[in-house]
Amino acid sequence: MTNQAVSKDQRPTTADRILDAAEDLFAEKGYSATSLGDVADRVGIRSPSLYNHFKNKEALYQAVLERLLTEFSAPLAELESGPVTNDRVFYWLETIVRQHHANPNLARLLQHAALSGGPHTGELIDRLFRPMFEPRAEIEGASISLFENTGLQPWAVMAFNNLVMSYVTMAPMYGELLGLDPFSEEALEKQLSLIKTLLRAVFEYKGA
Amino acid sequence: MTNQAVSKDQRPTTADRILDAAEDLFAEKGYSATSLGDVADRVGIRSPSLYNHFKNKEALYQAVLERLLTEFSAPLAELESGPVTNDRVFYWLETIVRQHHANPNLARLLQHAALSGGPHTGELIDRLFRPMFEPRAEIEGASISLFENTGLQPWAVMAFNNLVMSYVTMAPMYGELLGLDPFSEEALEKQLSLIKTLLRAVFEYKGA
DNA sequence: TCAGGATGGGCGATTATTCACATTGGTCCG
DNA sequence: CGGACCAATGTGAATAATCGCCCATCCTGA
Repeated sequence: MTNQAVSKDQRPTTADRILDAAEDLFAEKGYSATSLGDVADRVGIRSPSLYNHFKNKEALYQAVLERLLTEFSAPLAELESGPVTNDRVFYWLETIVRQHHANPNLARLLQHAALSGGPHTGELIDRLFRPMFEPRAEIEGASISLFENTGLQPWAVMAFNNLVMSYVTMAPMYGELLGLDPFSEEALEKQLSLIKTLLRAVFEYKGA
Repeated sequence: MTNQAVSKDQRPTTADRILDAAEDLFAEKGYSATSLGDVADRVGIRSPSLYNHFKNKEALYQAVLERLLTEFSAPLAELESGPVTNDRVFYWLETIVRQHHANPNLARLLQHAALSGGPHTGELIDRLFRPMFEPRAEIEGASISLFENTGLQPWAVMAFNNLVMSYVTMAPMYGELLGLDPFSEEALEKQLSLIKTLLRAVFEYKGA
C-alpha cells in the first residue's frame, strides 16, 4: 500500500493516491463490492472527481492490476534468465514470499478473481502463471527425484504457489490462533522457515 | 450442491432449493455481490418470496453457513476421538481433501470471509480451526521429528490446511495450465497423491 | 487568462425490504 | 361428501438507499 510516485516530487499525485486506495479496497472486498464512493472517501475527494483521472470503474481496476503485475513480475523473470538450480529455486521462493508479505494486495486480488471467475482471470493467468509452467521451468540436476516420473511436477509448482498466496489471503484468519500478527517481521521469518523446510524435504526426499 | 433434504420425501423443499442456490452464489461472488434477485432467479421464484423462508439476506447467509459447517465438522471430530497417529493424520487429510473436492463451497465461502474480514469470520475460526490448534492435536510417536522443537507445528497445520483449501479456490484458475478439469476424478487422485507425498516427505525427513 | 481538477446536482439502474393481495392445499365441520 | 376456513406460499407494486456515471459550473495556480 501507499506506493509512491516514481518522480522525485515529494507528494504523490492524486491519481496515485486513488490507485493506492482502490488497490486496498479491491483487494479487500473484490471488484463489485467496492464502491467508487468508498474509494473517493479514502482519498478525501468526491466520487465524480475520480472521473478526472480514470475513464470508469473498470479502467481504474485495470490500472490497479497493471501496477501490481509489473511490480511482481521481476523475480520470476530473473529466475528464468538462467539455469533453474535448487539454490535459485530457494532464492526465488524466498523473494516472492517477501514480496507478497510486503504487499498482500496482488494475492488478494488474484484470489477474488479466481473465486468469481470474472473476465479478468485470463490475463492474470497468462502474465503470472503461464511462465511457471513452461517446459523451461524443469528443474535441472538430478537432485529432485520426488516427482520425476510421476507427472506431478506442475502440480507441485501449483501447490507451492498456493502455499505462498494462501498465507496472505488466509493467515489473517489464523492470526489469533498463531498468537502472532501474520504480517509482523517475526511471522515472516516463521513462514519462510516453514516453506523452506518443506521445499528441502521435497528436494531431499528419497522415495518410499 | 443440490443437497437433498433428509426426510424421505422425494422432492426437496423450497427452503432447501433456496439454500442450494444461495450456497453456490455466495461461494462464487461473496456476500455483498450476491443479489437476492439472482438467488430467486436460480430457484425459479420472485425475490419477495424468499422472505417467506428466511428473515433477510443475513439470515439466509447464516443458514447456508450453518449447513456447511455441520456437513464438514465430522472428520475432525472423528480424528480427535482417539490418539493422533501418523496413519490417522493421513486418513484425516485424505478425507477432508475428498470432502472439499465433493463440495468446494465451504472453502470458497471461507476464503471470501477471510479476505473481507467481515463479522462472519469469528464464528468460522472457532468452529473449524480452533480444534486443530488445541494442545490435544500434538502428533504422537517419535516419527515426526521435522517440527519437533521449532515451534513450527501449528504453522505446519495451517500450511496443510491452506494447501487443501486453496486447491479448491485457486485450481480453477490453473485448470488449462494443468490440462485437466480440477474437479475431475483424475485430478482428485493427482492432488491426493501430491499432498500425501508432501506429508510423507515431512514425516520421514530427518534433519538437514 | 486559461486549463486541470474538484464539486453539487441529478439520472437511470439495481438492491434489500415491505405490504396488500392472490392462490393453493389441507383440515374441520355439518 | 361438500363446502367453509386457514395457514403456507407466491406475486406485483412500491419505497428508500446506493451505485456508476454525466454535466454544468466553479475554483485555483501558473
